[in-house]
Amino acid sequence: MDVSELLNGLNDAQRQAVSSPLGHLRVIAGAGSGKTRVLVHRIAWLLAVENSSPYSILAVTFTNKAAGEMRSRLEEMLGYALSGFWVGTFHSICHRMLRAHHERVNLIRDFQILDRDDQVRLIKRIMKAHDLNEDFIKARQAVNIISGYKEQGKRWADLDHQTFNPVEKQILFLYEKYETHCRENSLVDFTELLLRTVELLRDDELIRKHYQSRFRHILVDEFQDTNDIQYAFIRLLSTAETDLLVVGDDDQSIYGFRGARIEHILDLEKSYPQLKSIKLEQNYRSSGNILNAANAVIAQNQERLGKDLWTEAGEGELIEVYQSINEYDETYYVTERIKSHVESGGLYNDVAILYRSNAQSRLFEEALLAESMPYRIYGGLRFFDRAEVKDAIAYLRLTENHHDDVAFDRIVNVPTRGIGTRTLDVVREVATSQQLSLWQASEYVLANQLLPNRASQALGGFITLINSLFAEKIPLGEYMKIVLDGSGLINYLKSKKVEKREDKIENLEELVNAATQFALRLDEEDKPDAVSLFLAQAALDAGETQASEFSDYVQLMTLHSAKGLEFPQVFIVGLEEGLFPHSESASIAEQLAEERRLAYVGITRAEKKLHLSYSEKRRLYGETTYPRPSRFIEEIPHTVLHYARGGPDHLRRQQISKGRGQSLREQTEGGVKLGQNIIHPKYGEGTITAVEGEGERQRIQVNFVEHGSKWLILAFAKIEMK
DNA sequence: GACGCTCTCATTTTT
DNA sequence: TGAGAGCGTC
Repeated sequence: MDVSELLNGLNDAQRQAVSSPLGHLRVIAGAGSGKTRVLVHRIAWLLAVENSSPYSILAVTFTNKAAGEMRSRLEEMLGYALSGFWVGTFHSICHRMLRAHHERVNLIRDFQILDRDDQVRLIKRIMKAHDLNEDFIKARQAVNIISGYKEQGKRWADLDHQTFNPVEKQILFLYEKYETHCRENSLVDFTELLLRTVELLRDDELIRKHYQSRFRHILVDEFQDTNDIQYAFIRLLSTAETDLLVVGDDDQSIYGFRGARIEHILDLEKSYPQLKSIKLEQNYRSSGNILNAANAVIAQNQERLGKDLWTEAGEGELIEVYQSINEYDETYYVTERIKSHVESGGLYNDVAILYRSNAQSRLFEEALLAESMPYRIYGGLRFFDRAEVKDAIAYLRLTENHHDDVAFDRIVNVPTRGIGTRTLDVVREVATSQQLSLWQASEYVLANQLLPNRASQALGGFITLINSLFAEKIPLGEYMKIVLDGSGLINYLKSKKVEKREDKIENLEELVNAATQFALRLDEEDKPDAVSLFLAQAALDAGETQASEFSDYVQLMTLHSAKGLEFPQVFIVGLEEGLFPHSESASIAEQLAEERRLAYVGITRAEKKLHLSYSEKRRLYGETTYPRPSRFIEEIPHTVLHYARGGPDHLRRQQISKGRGQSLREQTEGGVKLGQNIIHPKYGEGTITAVEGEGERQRIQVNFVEHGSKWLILAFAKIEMK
């Protein structure tokens, strides 16, 4: 490959990063500054210029998507597929290491991975077995706290046990039971993958040295999101001789709540005194006004490495701000703007609606639906998280390992086969008292005839079923199909009036498909492990929520999930104190700083046009609130803003809302009637053809003489003057 | 085992 | 307000 090709088309800073001498390098990559490009070019540089072997390179990301993208962009650039090169998420890399050294860490080779849901179920079971209720602590909270300890590298034995606080006591108790259960059954949760690997590298000098000498080059993406245990992992793998490149943006650190520590990137030189640092500040995504807004907002934060984004593109359009009357009016504003965007030839696909919390999506969904605009909400359940898929996977798990209690618990009575709580209580009782797996306990219960006849039959039937599903040496796809047919899951769905049952059946068929595809992609040496590798992948990569990029729809998502994406038109909605910044975060300086970084992330998603909106009035948890506009709007220089409605001037705000609402309100006073004629300020004359909803949710369909049929939101008309 | 009632609770989430 | 969990009833 031609070396000049590696540097052509890069700016100075990017070029410096790509061609930097081997050593410890931190690249602070602002939003839209070509971060992935630098990573990919750097790896190509290592291969072509430094003559490094792919085998000596480790690239770590946070998501499977990012890992996949890195590999495919690299291979596209090189023109061939790389083997021996490790690129993956922290979790998948640790999984790989643990599998390779499973005996050393006391795991069976095909150890199972517990996801969040499995963990909660397990904790619930432990609580039940010990007659604990959720008064002190909810199972879900307990899981969070235990995971938090693990993220800090703290085992049960490392904790302070001198506590009289009943909540803490209970957590300690649960942690111990949970840890024991996982250890005895070779179960590993997400954090455990990291923790166990870190302990392995820490305690086993031989293995540590092996990886240290193998991975001469380590690259880490999104470094600002590393938590303590991930940081420890990188620290253990990299020595003074390692060529370490970390890429990240301290201003985009938005995952503090799940253990990410921004200090890892801020204070990296404390661990690596030779550290060099390069900033990428030229932005290739957004127009000048948008960058000005982003720079101004983030400048309010202390504790930054400090950078300012700039662009060679012009100022672009002003940022449009809309102060809505209420939350329905806000959706009206957004859909109207989208409508005109599309009418002037734009795509729905250009548009993203970003909000702070998921609950906000509902109203936008309703509005888009009413307007027949195509949309897609991100962040719903992923493929492998869907209940029916997890059920099917649980069959596979239990078939592979009869002592997988989590799987057993999940499907013993799915589809229903007459194994009720009473039967299970007996089984669990035996399992607890005799220290048996649920499977063994079932066998014991059956052998000793501890159950009434009918229950015995049902339980026996289940055991026989699972035994009969065990099949060796048939292709994974077919195996999956046998499991689905044999388990009766598909028939069960077909026979019932389950909601969205067509989708569910389709998902199960897709699962067979996924299994088949997975097996086809496996290397020859991995084929014997197809089932367990498939199970691992199902746990570690929950599958895309994203549909094909060829369809055209408005995209709705939280600000968090928008990170890394870009859109020509962005709406950030609900910019109100209490919502964004969220009330839970507003009073703690650190958390407020993180909210501000989130605003920065949101603003920098926009390429051409950014819309910001907030509402004068909003119903929240069943109560009417009159929030103040978000401080983040005030932090943006007024010169880049254009108020479509409202504004910093309160008087003006009132006048506009009065003027705008009155005509419709006057016309609809005393109730709305079908057939009634009205005059709309924008659409002119029309006749009401349908009325829907009540109060502020009331909507009318009007057939306009010149513009045809439209839905209007009547809340618009009901302005209460304060 | 399905249904309906009451109660509780309310960010952000990848692996 | 409204979603989801838990509980009691048929």
